[in-house]
Amino acid sequence: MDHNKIRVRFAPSPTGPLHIGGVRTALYNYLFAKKQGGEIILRIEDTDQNRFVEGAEQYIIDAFNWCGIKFDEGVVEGGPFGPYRQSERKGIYQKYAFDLINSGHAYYAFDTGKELDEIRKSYESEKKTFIYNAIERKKLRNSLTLSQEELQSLLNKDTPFVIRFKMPANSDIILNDLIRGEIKVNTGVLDDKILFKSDGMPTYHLANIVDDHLMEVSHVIRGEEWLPSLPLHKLLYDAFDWKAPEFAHLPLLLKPEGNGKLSKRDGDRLGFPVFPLQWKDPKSGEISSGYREDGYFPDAFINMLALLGWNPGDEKELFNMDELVEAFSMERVGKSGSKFDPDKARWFNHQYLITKTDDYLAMLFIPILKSKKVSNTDSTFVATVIGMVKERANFIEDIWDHSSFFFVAPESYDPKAVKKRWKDTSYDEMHQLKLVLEGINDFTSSNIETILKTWIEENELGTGLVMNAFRLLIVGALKGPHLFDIVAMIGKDETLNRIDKGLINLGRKETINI
RNA sequence: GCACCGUUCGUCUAGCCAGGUCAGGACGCCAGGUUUUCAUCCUGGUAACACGGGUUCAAAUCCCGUACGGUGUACCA
Repeated sequence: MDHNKIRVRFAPSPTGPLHIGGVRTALYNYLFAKKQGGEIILRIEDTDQNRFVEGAEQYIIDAFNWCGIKFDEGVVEGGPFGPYRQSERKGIYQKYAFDLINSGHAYYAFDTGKELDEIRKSYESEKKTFIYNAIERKKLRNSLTLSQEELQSLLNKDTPFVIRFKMPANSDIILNDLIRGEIKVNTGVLDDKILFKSDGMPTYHLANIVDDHLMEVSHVIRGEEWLPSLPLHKLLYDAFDWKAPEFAHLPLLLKPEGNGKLSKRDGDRLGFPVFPLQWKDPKSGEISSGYREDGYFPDAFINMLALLGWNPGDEKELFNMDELVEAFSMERVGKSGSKFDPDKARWFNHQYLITKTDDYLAMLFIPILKSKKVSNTDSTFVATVIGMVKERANFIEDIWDHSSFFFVAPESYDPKAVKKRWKDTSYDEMHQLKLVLEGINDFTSSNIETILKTWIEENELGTGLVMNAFRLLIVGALKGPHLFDIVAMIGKDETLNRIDKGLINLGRKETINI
């Protein structure tokens, strides 16, 4: 094995859907590894049986498939360091916990959760904080205070126990973080963390260190919420006499209100999705929206996420995955948490939408047309329409609002537009315009334009008046692309029909107003 | 409470490490232009170094303090 190889991991616990902060952490891991020709592992940290959520692991896998983050090893791909699910590695951890006891770095503790709760409460009532540390451990029931015989007897009777780390009483330790630099902490403020639970499972701290070591992880890139645990983790590597990996603690994604980190529980209440994919809670049945279902392109989503906390140092903002890999560096990851900006997310999606081919967009749009019961879903026709309107859309769904009149005649006429543009003379002018249109055989945009403009000039009609009234009949509102392009697309018969229909609906202005 | 981390336009950020720039860009917003319409697009504008002290000829940049925010402080991860 090449010990200089870059190996990173993303290690979520399957307690629900992954939120965008988690996706970003995985993304930075991926970019960091790929930039340096390294590998990325997906490891599932399911040591807490109580918090297991049905479907969460599959959700995580689906989410990464959708957004294009590919793992080299993990629960799906397998690999030489498996299994990659901690519940399946259960047998591994116990040995290491006992090694720590034997080397004097850990000890048995027999205090029950209930006992500890009571101690905490009584301390609290005296306005003191209880921490299970070098001082307090001397007063409690553990292998440090018990005699050899008492200890043996408790163990023989299968008394439940946990294994705690024996935190040094008072020593300064220097830690290094790739993003934050040097951090100094005194162990006196730290507690004797539980490494191994009474249910026979390791806690995060133990499992994490053991697995990262066994899987030859070179860089641990994780959220800032882990920074306070870094001293413990460093001490654990030292206790095992293992070489510790490099650490990088990423700034958190914050709630837009500016208090607290983004969490799974934020669901839909923020006004934008916090999950990559839609999620249905298996217990409550509650549905939370996802970026995929909201119409975001995966590459836009990734681009947007990458720029939230990292920047290339120049003014380039649009990156595909390959470009991100090429440009990424940990030095350019920021230190402070960032709030998500839904407007900017929409802008990113717009940028990606306009670069997609018309044919590709048509493929995505046709199902929407079918759901609207549109009869003409010919892909060439749809693609042409999309080419005319995509500049104005942020999402595929938006295209309908910008193009419905290519597919169906207006059901109603925008009242404001009617009031403003349907003048006294409009009825007669449109009636005459229809007669002119009827005479055109070469019904192409440019030909219609030439003929109508000539007709307008010869009859000394106002271009604006005629065109706006005409647009009203065809589109139903004062919006949309070049009008001659629209009528050429919908064809002569449909155009004439819409004029007839409009003349009936709108009538002469006098008859409306009086 | 204690520990650690952080703080540049409303938001994402450049600049800080190696002090000297009208503190730059993007989103948003506003105005003008283009368009027979709407949108796009183009041009312009708006708006920030948390505060106080120190070092220095010179501080967003280095040092100290304060405030504010965040994370952690579970037999959760």
